[in-house]
Amino acid sequence: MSIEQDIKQSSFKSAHEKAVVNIVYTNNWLAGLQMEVLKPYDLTLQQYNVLRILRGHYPKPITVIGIIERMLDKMSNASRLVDKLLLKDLVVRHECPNDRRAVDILITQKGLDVLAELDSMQKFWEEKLYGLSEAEANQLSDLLDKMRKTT
Amino acid sequence: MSIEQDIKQSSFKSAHEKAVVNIVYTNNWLAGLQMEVLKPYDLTLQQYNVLRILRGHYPKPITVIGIIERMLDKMSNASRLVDKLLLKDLVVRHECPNDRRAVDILITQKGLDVLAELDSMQKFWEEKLYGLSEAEANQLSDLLDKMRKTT
DNA sequence: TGACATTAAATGTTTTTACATTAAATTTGT
DNA sequence: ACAAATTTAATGTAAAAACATTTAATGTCA
Repeated sequence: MSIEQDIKQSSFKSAHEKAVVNIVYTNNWLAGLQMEVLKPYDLTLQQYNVLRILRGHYPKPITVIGIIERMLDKMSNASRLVDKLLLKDLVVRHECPNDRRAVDILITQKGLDVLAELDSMQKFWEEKLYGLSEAEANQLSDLLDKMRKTT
Repeated sequence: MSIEQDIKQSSFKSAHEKAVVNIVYTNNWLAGLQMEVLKPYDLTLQQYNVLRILRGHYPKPITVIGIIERMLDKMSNASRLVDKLLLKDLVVRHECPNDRRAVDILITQKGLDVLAELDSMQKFWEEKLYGLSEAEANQLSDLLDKMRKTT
């Protein structure tokens, strides 16, 4: 559905305002699709993202700080997200040998298996559902990058 | 900062995946900017959005359902958002004359004043901070629209 | 070395979200 | 008209987010 229809607003003050609203709207749309896929696995979006970060480093572990640095939302509580993943046996945690303050987190085989299952569904809505060509997807990324350039 | 730098990931599996991550990232970036502006006014993003919806209908009131229909995030609890705005005297609430189930919500002069103040700051980061031309902003909206077209 | 600052992670607390349920008013169908 | 279904809003609730504080380990440097 178009934004205008969905939020019952027919005009925006500027192209920029419309783009901003469209980004927020599209983000919500994307989150909805992803959560639908994740729900049966009892994973939240944030937990899923942490899992993917851990897989990105497998078989090397990564500290909580390392996770935060790679998270899109830096404000969320990585410690507690890891707690939740621990309860599901998707990660293991042990003291970092060279810095006893830090904690090494490693994704388990079970975690990798869950992600592997999710990959196929992820692919489904990332490739099939999209009306964008690859070139257009790149163009979209470039525009977003440019939007964030403040100087 | 570029996404790659900020989340310390140098490659994406596909242009689509990168675009998705970029949307989420940009959305967080936008929310951060907005919240910075809203914080001194003790308003959350959602409350701010509800206020703007109410202004959009001023001087006509609008019901809670009407608010929900116009919100980007349909899942959030409009009743409680209105409660919060009531506490700050930014809106008033009274029974809808032609349907006693419904409740008419109207933005107050104080609410309008707050929004007017926020408008100028909003404008600041919507126009000055952006590296995008108007044409590019439109192009961005079009690409997002196209991305959401599933059929 | 030893005081002080910094870093890493966990924990506490309040607010917000997501979702279900409830309660009252209205609409529908017979 | 009246029972059943639907709509509207509020409320209950468990979980999560936002943000500050705490605890322990490490780093800095006079």
